[in-house]
Amino acid sequence: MTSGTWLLRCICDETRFGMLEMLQSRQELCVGDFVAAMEKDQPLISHHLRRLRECGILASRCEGKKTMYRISSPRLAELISSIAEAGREIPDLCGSDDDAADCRC
Amino acid sequence: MTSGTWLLRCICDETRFGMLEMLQSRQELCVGDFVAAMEKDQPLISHHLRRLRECGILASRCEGKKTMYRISSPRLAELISSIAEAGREIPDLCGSDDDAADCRC
DNA sequence: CATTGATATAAATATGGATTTATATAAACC
DNA sequence: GGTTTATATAAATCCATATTTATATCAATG
Repeated sequence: MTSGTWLLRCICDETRFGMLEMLQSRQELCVGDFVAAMEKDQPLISHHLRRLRECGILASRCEGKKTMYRISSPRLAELISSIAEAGREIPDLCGSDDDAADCRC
Repeated sequence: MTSGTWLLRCICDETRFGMLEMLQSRQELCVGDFVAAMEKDQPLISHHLRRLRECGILASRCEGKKTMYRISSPRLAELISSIAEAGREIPDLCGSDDDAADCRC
């Protein structure tokens, strides 16, 4: 039903995208790792992880009392890094705040 | 400030992504073209176009009483099509509704 | 110059979803 | 078994923004 943007809608959140970027360098991370690195509340992190897992973007496995999360497929990891790269290459599009708003022609 | 997700946040909307896909086949389109194709109200389309233009994703030019919109850079066009492609290649991640929600380990 | 067609803007409303706060579960360890 | 550690769940709140409704602008055209 929701054609092809579910992936984007799930990825476009600042916090979630940050978590995905963390998972590019370190293959697998537990909840506490995200909490520590991002300085956000644990329930919030768990909530975002759930969302990413329910979308199939992340996979998880239990290791003792910890839950380890990883990006579910290499294909997705590629896409994410190419998006991140594009975001870096294409500079200050939204950033300027002043000049873009006026002249519409 | 808002690190690198402004692009995604702007693209992840269903309607806007649809408009961008339209602009992949037809280089340049006017407001009326979008209104007709998407069957949405004209003010809504104009609003989304403004948002895309303010983000620098679209560029516009006036031609008589019409305003023509186009994707501002080939780099962006590439990114968008690669996202769309990935969305098609990676199947039913969010779609299944039933199996993904349970087992968290 | 009044009318029409094409688009933009503004205000009002609606809604999804992020964040917070509080609490539950579940494994390990004593 | 009770305590601690790690994570999940639920309810409440908050906020951005999509959508709607109504109106303004502005160029072409008669």
